[in-house]
Amino acid sequence: MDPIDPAARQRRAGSRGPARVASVNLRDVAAHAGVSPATASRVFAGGVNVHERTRARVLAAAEELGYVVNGLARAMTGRGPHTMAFIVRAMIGPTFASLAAGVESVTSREGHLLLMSATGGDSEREAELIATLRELRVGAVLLVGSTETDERFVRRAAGYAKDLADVGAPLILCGRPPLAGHPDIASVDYDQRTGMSEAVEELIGLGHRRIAYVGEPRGMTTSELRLDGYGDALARHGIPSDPSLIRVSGNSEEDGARAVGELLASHAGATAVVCMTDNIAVGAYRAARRAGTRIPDELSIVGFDDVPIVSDLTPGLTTVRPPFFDVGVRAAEIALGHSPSGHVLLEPHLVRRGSIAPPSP
Amino acid sequence: MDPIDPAARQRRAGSRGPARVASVNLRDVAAHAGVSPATASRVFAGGVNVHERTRARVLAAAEELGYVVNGLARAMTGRGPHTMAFIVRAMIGPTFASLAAGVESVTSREGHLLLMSATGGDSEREAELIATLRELRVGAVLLVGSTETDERFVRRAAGYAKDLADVGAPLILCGRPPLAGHPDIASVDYDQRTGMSEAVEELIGLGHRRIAYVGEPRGMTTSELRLDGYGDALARHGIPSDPSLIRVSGNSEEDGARAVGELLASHAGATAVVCMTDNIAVGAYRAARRAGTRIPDELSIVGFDDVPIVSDLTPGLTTVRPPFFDVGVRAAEIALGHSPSGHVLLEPHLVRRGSIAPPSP
DNA sequence: CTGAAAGCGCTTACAG
DNA sequence: CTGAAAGCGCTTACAG
Repeated sequence: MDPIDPAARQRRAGSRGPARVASVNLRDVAAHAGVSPATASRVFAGGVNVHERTRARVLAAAEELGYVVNGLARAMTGRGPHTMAFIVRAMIGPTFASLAAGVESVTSREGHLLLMSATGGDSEREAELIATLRELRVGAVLLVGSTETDERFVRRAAGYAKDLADVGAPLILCGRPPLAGHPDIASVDYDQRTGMSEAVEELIGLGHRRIAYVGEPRGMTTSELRLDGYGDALARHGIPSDPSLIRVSGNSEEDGARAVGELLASHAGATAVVCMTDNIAVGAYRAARRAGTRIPDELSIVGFDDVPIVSDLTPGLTTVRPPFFDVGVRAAEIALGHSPSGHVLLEPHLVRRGSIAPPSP
Repeated sequence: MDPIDPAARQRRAGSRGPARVASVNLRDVAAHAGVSPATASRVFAGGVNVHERTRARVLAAAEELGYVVNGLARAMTGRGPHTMAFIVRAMIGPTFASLAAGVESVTSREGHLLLMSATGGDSEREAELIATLRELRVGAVLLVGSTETDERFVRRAAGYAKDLADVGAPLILCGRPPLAGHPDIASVDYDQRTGMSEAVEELIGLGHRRIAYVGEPRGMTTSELRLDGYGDALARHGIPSDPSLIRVSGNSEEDGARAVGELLASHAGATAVVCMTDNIAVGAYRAARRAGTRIPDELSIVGFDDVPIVSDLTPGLTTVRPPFFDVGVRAAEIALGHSPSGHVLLEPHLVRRGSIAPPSP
């Protein structure tokens, strides 16, 4: 193609890569306005040091030719909006939505763009994503949600942080604690462990001693912290931990229903069940309903997350409400350099509803 | 600054615009490997037509210098990943999350990036966003969710479509019907009107004649389509529409509770209430509980959206389940040119649960 | 398979 | 206030 011929430049690019249609460029506009490209550039860049009449001529030329600044070229020289990336395992549920909304509220206020992707738990895809973001000179990366607790993940994440630092982008962990051995990597979390232990203390305060726990297996930050919080409360009150009261479950409602159903059938004598998530707690309601067990008279139930509508279950679910939106806000502020980097730990909040009561005698 | 001095290039850019740290460029790598920039470029671009030994040398040099391809520069020449933008009013609820997940499942599979933003219903912000996306040469824009039904919005959206077309990017409307008078603008929607009318028919089939409707006021596509669906069903069965049975409400649970509370207090004789959304339906449960009205014996309730957990209300909520995830998938496929542009209308699906029953005699 | 050269589109000291 | 020139970093015919 002849790159000088405007008609030739009009043609669309092939099917790969961004389309290239708006082919009128700064030089065209400058020529049409009878000024140099430098002057035209000044008009679009900031508008300083340009005579008002010149500026009007350039703007008119741009309008007439349908000129659209090429932000890619501009970004190359270090101008234009920052981009922040939000990486999550799966775009699921209110956790994702609230956290994303919190982040977005900051980026949009500052005129920046937000890139979102889900890894599906695939670490190869995760690594590719980080590589792409590096190449695109992303401004910051938020790695969101619970992650594996093993050494492999720590090494991987530390690698991401280093690679991103090479292009000047900070990595911020959200909704999970600081990375062991890497205090330099920022994190914004809510105190899941204390949140859970306070919920359990509430049950203990009501007189419960046979308190069951249903949740996902160890191996992820969230499952460990919440389970540990449960253990903390028992230990603090000298209540021995009874393995027959701890049930492993998936995080779906039906998984929860199955686990709690088995718990009830086992006659382990649980008077209360603490669920790692509201999802599982909803499953507990189902199991209780199926078994003819009354809530809260025969079984108290506690959840975690305060997802919408659990307040309208019968009875309303007592649960721990994490400040997801605020986690997003704080993380975004650190990412943009508005808050100092470091480790933020926000407080969750116990919401008391009808699903708990003293154990029946 | 002396652009030749590597130390000078090392320095970070100012606080505005993307950081510029990874200052080793293709030329540096080429020099270090003893080849021309052209050859080095070939190695990173596709790897074709490069001798295996040369290629290894270049890769080694890149590794050693910590080189990261500048995707911005590459994008300028039409290479690199596409970016798709997802614009929504607010990042709220499962609707947003499911639709986003559907879109993301496609973009990530194809190696593209997804940009998300919320307008907060502010049309100025919306316009700015489109302008920024144009400059960044976005590959496609998805405008998601219900919108105003007035002529002003039609003009605005048509303007966006035209502006985006100038840079080769299609605009796709998601979760709302085609834009009146602009059949060329693609849309992916689910049949809200029929979905609602089928739900009402279900109640009519059970013997209800005094069927109330609670929902947001006209003026938005979703509120109109759902209300029209309600009207369709009544009309089809010769049931006169009674204004005293139609209540305007906000979309929060508490708004719904208030509206349904007033309805019950008005003694308009409703035996069933159809809610524009599950949110409102949950409010209806609250109102019924407060008024001592039994569901479904004294009042049947129907919702729309099938958000999580409504199946676990007591009784489970009968509602219409829209295919949000699939709307996202189809829209993304059209955006990428994998599906022909046009108007897609998916079928929602009535989920029958315990909240409806024949009217008590 | 490889290199020199021109190009993508914009920006920015520098010198008026 | 304005322009010529060099630069950002990468790519791609063209000619070996």
